[in-house]
Amino acid sequence: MPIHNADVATVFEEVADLLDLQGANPFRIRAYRNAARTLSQLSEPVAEMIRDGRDLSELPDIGDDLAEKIEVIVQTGTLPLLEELEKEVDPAMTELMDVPGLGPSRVRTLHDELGISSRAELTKAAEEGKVRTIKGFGEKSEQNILKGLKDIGEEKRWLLSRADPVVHSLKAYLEDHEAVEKVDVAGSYRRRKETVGDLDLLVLSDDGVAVSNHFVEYEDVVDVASKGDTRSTVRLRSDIQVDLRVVPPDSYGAALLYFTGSKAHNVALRNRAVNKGMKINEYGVFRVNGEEERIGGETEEGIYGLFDLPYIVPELRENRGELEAAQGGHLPNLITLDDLRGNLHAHTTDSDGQDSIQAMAEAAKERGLEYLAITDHSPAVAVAQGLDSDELRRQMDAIDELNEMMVGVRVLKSIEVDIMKDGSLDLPDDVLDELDLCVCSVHTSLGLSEKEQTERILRAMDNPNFHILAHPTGRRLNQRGPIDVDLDRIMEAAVERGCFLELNAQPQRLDLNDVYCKRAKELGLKISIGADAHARDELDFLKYGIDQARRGWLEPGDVLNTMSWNEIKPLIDARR
DNA sequence: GCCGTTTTCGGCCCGACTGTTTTCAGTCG
Repeated sequence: MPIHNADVATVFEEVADLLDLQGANPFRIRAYRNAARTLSQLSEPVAEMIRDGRDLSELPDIGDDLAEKIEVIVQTGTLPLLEELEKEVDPAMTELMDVPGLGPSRVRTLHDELGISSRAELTKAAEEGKVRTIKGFGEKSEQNILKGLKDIGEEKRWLLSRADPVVHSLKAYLEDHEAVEKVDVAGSYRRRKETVGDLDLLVLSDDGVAVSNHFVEYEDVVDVASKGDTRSTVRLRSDIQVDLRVVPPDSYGAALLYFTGSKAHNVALRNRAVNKGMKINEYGVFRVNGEEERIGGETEEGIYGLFDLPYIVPELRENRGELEAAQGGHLPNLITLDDLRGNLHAHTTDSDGQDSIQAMAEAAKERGLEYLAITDHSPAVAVAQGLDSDELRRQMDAIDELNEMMVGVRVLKSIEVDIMKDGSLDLPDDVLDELDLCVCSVHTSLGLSEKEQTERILRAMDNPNFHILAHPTGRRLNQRGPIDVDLDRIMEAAVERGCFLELNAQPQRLDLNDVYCKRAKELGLKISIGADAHARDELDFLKYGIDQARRGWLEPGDVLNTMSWNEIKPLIDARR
């Protein structure tokens, strides 16, 4: 079984958790966590790097020791150190560290004093009032633990699309206050991550007390977790946590940078500061020789400038090479929504969409798109009333008629054809041949082994009517994980055969993810950003696709549908 | 355990807030 980067990262995270519980050297623990992060964000598979004889210790935060441990994990699937640690520390205890308010120290105390090593045991002890008897814990801690235990079961990250309306109304409410000069939403929201865990609001104001008071009085606030002059935290009725920071003008840029993150980006930037005899925190940038001298902090641009770096957009701030790229002057010229010239994934009332072909085409035209592929389902998706050959041919005729009538947008004849379990396509080749292009996807047999799933898709790709692989991993955020598939093999095969992969822009899919988008770019594989719209307004999902594409370093030239149809058509025909 | 254009040893980001203290440890981001 191939070992993926994520598998190695998981082993290192488990090691770090167990070392944490042992009270080991915190820097050693951090080293394992840093390495896990490097691995989970690395776009190239380490197994492949090992096979190619590459030196893993050249990766950031990987030294000789961890490079060797990675090789062991790739070869054996496990690590002797982890097995040792699991004998010394009850691994069940790690689940206690996820309880808000509990870190390794307090978990250890709970274990040593009350013999607690699971959430169930902790719940029981807290309910019986035993936790408050331990030194360092009190009644309040006990209540918070019970609350944390309750919340943890319901913890979900929010889709970006669900956070958007919440952000807009809260922002408007804050901006309405006279002491507020400016409001920015920082954090993963600003980095346009596919999901956000909480919202980080930054307010420019000289009156922190007034702003904080106004903030906690917002009508949707149901719980005030903390409240101070510069920082407050609340929970909204919709169960999202909002952190507010009030910042004066001269440190606004520093605060925006700091609270936008990512943490990894900030740490990397800070290390650069230290090496240059400077210090950077949320208040500004300081020169530290003898006494501190403030040298910047008003704007993000100014701060990057102090490190001789150009401005780095929030979407890239993940410490995945953006600082090095900025330094070398080769930051990507990221794609924007305006670069898209068409959309190659849309449904109509002919299958499970809500609008007619014409309505969808007009909506595409209104959004400035030059072409729109109609990709209704094939028969295998019975619940969606997928089209059989005859129905598809009738739809093709309707599209021909529409194209004669409509000006300014071209409707393409297409299909979202199912990839069957055996790797065949769900419609015969003679009808697929008549289409402008085919979008292919997996909707069934999601539970196949990685080998079976990969070979199934590769077999489908052998068909010359296979052009775009839609939502390649099938994941649904907060609902189900990706199918087991060797995407690296799929992507390499797609490059060889002249196929493309989709970045499905539905907010709950956003599939491919950012890391694989970057991998595709490195392989020279073009991505189609597809709205997968089931209604007119869902063409606006494209903006979420663009967000994800930018996080994946994609430039206009990396994306198929920044090309005109006349440029794309020969690429499709070359397969046939 | 990683890292280095002042270092191969001795650093490792750091400040706000809470709860339990009575000057601070732990957690969080």
